[in-house]
Amino acid sequence: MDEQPRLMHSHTGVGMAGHPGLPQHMQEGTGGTDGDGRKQDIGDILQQIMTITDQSLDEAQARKHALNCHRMKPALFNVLCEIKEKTVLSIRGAQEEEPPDPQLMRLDNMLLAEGVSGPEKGGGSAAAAAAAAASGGVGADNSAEHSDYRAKLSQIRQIYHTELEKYEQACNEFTTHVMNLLREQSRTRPISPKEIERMVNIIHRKFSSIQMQLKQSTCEAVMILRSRFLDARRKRRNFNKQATEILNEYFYSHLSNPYPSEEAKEELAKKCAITVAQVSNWFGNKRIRYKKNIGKFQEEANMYAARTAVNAANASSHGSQANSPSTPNSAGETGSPWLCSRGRRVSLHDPLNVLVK
DNA sequence: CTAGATGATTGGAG
DNA sequence: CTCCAATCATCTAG
Repeated sequence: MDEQPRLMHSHTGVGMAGHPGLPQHMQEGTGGTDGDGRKQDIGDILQQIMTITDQSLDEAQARKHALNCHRMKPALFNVLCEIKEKTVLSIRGAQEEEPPDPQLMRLDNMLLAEGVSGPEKGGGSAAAAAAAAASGGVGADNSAEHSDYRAKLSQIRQIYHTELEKYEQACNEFTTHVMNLLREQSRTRPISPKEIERMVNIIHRKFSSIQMQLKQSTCEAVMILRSRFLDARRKRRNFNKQATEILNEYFYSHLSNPYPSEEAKEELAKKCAITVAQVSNWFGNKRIRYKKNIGKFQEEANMYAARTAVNAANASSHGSQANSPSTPNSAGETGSPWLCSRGRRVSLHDPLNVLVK
């Protein structure tokens, strides 16, 4: 690969530092030549250097070679070294290290916490588990979403790592390229290791700013995924039919006091494959909605009452239909102390009374 | 698309 | 803490 003259030119402007390692010997011209001839030579060389960027690559290459072999080259090189020596002080201290970017650290921490940049497998599932726990103790019933979350997260992680690797590789390639370039240039101009180091730093800074963008967008993606997963309301699923039946069965067979104990709730939760909290929610909703509109639930009440009656009848072997609750209200005939609103007791015997509210 | 159903959340009362 | 009541946000049958 050949260096581009243009690039070399700009580097000459950017980086300047002392150059102890380069040959300092000076041939002091060619001995006895007159001053005019030397001036002429120097003028030629400078002219060639100034115009080298305007030439084609091949031309420039040839010209460069010619310059390298020029008898005045060592002298010119020495002059450059001197100039550099003088200017280096003013440049030093202009840069030097900057503190680690707090935002970058924040992003890194977050990616680590989310299991994106951490260890391969454990991190992801840990984060998913944490998310699941935060969403309010999830049962086995949404394990599908669980794995969905995990799959998406690992997808993000994979993209992240691929991109990161790509950037790193590009960065290394570019750094090598620039190093070669500088090494090549060091034949014609003084370049110190410090200068090279600074160049490398600049490159790394540029690339790490690109990496930061990658990290930022990865964080965003994770946040979106997470919030979707965590917001249970957003992904509300109706309970399956069987679960609803079990809950309704309990509700209507305990219509006079539809407040399952903690143990009962746990039992129901287990049977329905939902959480205790969901059972509580369900009963809370059911009670209030039943109370609000008993008429609407009458049919349902009768159905479940009949079913439990049949079950009871089957269990007791005698098919006595005497107490089959085929008429409305029969389920709540004992009166319902829970159906009292604002301290006022309401009798269930006349459901319409309740509807006044 | 819409109305009603339904699970979850919130704020207040006890 | 539990429960109620209102409300939100989504699901679903039509």
